[in-house]
Formats: sequence, structure tokens, C-alpha cells
Amino acid sequence: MSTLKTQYHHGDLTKSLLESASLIIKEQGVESLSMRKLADTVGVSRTAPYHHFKDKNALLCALAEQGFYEQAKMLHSLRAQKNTAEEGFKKYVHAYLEYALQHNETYDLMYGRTLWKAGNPSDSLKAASKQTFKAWIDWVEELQEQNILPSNNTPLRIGQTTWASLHGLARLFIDGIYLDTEDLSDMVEQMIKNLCSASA
Amino acid sequence: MSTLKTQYHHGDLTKSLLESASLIIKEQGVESLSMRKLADTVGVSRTAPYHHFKDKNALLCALAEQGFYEQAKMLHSLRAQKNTAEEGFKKYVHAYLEYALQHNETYDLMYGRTLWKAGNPSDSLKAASKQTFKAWIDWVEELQEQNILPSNNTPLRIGQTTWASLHGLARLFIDGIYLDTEDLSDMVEQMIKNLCSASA
DNA sequence: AACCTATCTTGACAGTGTCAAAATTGCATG
DNA sequence: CATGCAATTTTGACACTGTCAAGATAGGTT
Repeated sequence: MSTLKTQYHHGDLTKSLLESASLIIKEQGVESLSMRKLADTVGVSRTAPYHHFKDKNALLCALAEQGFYEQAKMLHSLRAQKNTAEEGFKKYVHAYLEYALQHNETYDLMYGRTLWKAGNPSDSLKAASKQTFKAWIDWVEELQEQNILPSNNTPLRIGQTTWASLHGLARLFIDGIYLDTEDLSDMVEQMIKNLCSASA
Repeated sequence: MSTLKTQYHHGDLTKSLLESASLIIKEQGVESLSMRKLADTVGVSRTAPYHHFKDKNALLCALAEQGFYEQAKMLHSLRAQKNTAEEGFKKYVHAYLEYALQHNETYDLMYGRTLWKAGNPSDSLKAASKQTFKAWIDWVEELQEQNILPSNNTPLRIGQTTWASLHGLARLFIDGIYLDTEDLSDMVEQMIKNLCSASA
């Protein structure tokens, strides 16, 4: 038994790596995160990180997973507020996009091709994402009952399409296709109208 | 004056490079396209491509630009068909997603972060994209007049949000987040309902 | 025939991810 | 307390990447 599992040489390399990596991608983008530079900034040799993460892919998966937990926390705190169902939904949509834009690099890892297509999403990442999605679908079902989202299809379908819409909006900004963030709130408002109108 | 500008050693390297690159990304993804391997498959030395494209970035920009022209062609041929406005729109939505999924790697270059955020979109790429977008907005205006798309906002806003929705749907599949393409057509149908319902 | 210039090649450099083997170090046991 | 074990870190190495600089080649023009 040990009191602190990773107090050997560095302190807590795993944690340090994640924090440093998170900072680097936030400030310089995922593509300029290299295992070697990361090791260097943490003050450790090139290959040390490989004893804490199998891969660069594994490191990125861990970052993405953190993102899902953060996002879930946000969702829960929003649902805890006493809002009308409609207000709650609107606030969530705004919050979703705010999160996406503010943590754009993490968002990209969570929902981008880096991990899901080009990479190899870890089992725990898949689990985290699935859980988030399930929570969303459950809420969609409620919102349908409350006549806020359209009921012309199953919760799954409505959940998929509305999520896709938010996701698409997020990506346009995140990926640098749209740059005037001034238009954003207007676009979000219009998107909400699009999503809700079918239930009116 | 020369009859064939690039008949020197290879034939038409520029064209060969684009074709080969297009094939490689289609079959193996953008991330496994390397300038060196590309040069090799075309049968030319490592740095030969650099006399035809300043950069890897420039090569990718050219590929993306081609994509925009293809997509524009598709749009025009669809508008040439004699459809009701509504049918025309529906067909376009389906066609848009079909194109995105079939040419997923090109689509990613056209609308992804590789060029627009991490990279450096060329002027002609920007122009092509802007033109495509403008054509879309013009059409949206028509569709609003024909009461197919909602009129509760400007053509620009409606164009932005509906495009974002389609884009988001496309990305979910392209990026490997959604894998059951069986659900696709259902999701597209629902998406169309979402987009159009506000005008009913 | 000579030259110019577009084209292509060879050599080189800095950077990447990551494997294998060696070195270090802290903890628990004899 | 010493010894050994296992977790941790390092050094060395390899194959790969993009791309610059300098030289070779060869087609068209004068």
C-alpha cells in the first residue's frame, strides 16, 4: 500500500500532463500539441508520459473524457435551476454553444474526427459520450411532453436532429468558417425558433 | 508560347498530384496523405510537388476548391430540374448529405478546421466558398418567398441556421460519431421537417 | 549551337510518435 | 538495516514527416 500512488519522482505526472496538455491545446490548438514538447514543459524526459498514457491518442481521449464530465456538470446545474421548461431549454442551448466556443479545442476532441475517426476512442470515452447522449435523449422526451420540442417523431430522432443542429452551429464557429461571433447570439436565437416551432 | 505548359518531364504533374491526392484521401483519409508518399506514388522525387504547390496546405486548398466546384455543379443541375420548389429543396438536402458522405474527406477539407483554422485557406478557396454561400443565400430568399423556409428572419440568418443544421448532420456521420448510416435518411427527413415547419 | 528557364533531384535539417533497454528510486520484506 | 522488487524515468534509436537550398536536367527560343 502506498499513501500517494504517484509521489515517486515527479509528484503526479498523470495530472500534470493532463493540465499542461489542456492548457496547450487551449492556447495553441490541438495540432501544436506534441508529446515531446508536453514532456518538456512538464519538466520530464520525452518518453516519460508513455508510462501514464499508452499513446498520444490515449492522452487526448482522457482530455475529451474530462470535457464530457464538465459538460454533464453544466447540464445538471442548469436543470437544477427553477426555470420554466422552455426557459430551461433555451438556456441550455445558449450554454451548449457557449461551452463549445469557450472550450473549442476540447469540444473538438469530444465531438471531432481526431478521436472518433482518425483516432481510436477509448472505451471510457465511448461510455462517457454515450451517457451524455442518453441524458440528452431523456430530456428531449420530457421536452416533447411539455410541448417544447416537436412530437412528430421519436425522442431519439428529435434528439439526434436537434443535437446535430446545435453541433453544426458550434462547428461553423469552432472551425473558423464563421468568424464574426457578433452574429452568434442572433443565430442561436433563430436556431431555437427553428427547433421549437414544429411543436407550436 | 508553349502548347502544353507542363509537358516537360512528367506530363502534367499538377493534375497528377491532385488526382492521386484525391484518391489517397478518399481511400485512406487526409491524415495519411503525406507529400512524400504522394510524390512517390506519382513517380517523382520528394520535393518535386513543391514546384507546383507552395505547400501541403496549398495542395489541400486546391482539393477543397475542386470540391466547391463539384458541389456548385450539383446544385445547378438540381435547380435545372423541373421540380416544385418544395421538391427541389428536399432533393437538395438529400443531395447535400449524399455528397458530404460520399466525398467525406473532400467535404472535411471544404468545411473543416484543417484548412480554415489550423491551416491557411487560399484566396481562391475563400472566393469559391463565399460564392457557394452566396448562391445558397439567394436560393433561401426564393424559398422564403415560396413559403417553404420560414420568413421570421432575414435570408442570411435563415440561410446560416439551416446550413448549420445540415452541416451538423453531415459532420456527425463524417467524423465517425454516428455510424449507422441506416438511420441517415430518416434523420434527413426529420431535419427537413424541422427546417420547413416554421413556415407552415 | 547556345542559352534560359521551367522542372526535377539530391542532400540536409528539425521535428514528430514511440519502442527497447538501461538507469533510477521508493517501498516492503528478509 | 540491507536487499530486492517494481514502479518510474531516461537514453538511444528508428522511421517518418514537411520543406529549404543547391545542384542537375532538359525543352523551347534565339
